[in-house]
Amino acid sequence: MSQRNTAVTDQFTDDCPLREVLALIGDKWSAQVLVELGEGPRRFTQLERAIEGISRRMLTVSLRNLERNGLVTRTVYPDSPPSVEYATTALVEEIREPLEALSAWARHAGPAILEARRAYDDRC
Amino acid sequence: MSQRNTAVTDQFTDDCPLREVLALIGDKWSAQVLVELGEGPRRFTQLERAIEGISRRMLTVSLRNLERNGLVTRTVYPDSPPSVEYATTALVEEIREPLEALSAWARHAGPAILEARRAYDDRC
DNA sequence: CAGGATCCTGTGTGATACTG
DNA sequence: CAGTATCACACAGGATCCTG
Repeated sequence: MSQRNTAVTDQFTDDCPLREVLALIGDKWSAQVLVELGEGPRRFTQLERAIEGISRRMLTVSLRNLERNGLVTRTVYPDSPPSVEYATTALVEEIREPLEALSAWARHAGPAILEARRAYDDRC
Repeated sequence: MSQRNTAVTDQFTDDCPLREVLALIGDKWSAQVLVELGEGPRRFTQLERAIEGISRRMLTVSLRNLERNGLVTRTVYPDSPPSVEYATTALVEEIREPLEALSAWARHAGPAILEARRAYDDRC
């Protein structure tokens, strides 16, 4: 009861900043949520359909964490049926570039990594 | 026995490249290992001392994963006592910049994130 | 539509002890 | 020094059912 949301570490006093970032978006889904929201504001079900394989529960959890850390805003429109819109905050804009650099690297380095993996597995 | 090392996903066919990167270095220690090795080649015990809180086991596991994915090389010098040197590969050079950008962001955005967290926790 | 509440499982991680 | 082996556990994540 009321145990706080600990899906993400509560501390931000780590000495390794990189680990702090990973504590924020390093889980299985948060990064993808941010990517999708980067295209523009989305509703819950839109996100659910866009992100292949995510469960309702994990989408909720991820969004809550992102919201709690100020990376995503949640806007409720009191319609019926209910309508909720999620969007990224300015904070996220500042990491869009490095994040896309990592994506690009993944695409470009993918083959080399697979090759390294094969080589390693062969030797062992 | 001989079940392959699955601390990191075996697939690199994911549709979200960002998630692939996180599958490589998104765990608790790998990023810090890379950061430390970024300073130059290190020996096992050097890493163990430099990375606060890491256990021998997790250092081994992380290094093995990084090695398997071609991000780190392992060189054994047949001395007595044994001596092993770890170093990053060229692959890692290409993500040093975006990684450092994320670190910088963590330092700079840290206060805002803490503030957002406080605000969120207050409301709930 | 947009969740919340439960239950359950895999695995990532840590503590400890042992070895070439 | 640089690991391996074993146990033990918390927790992220999935499945399912329920609600305003």
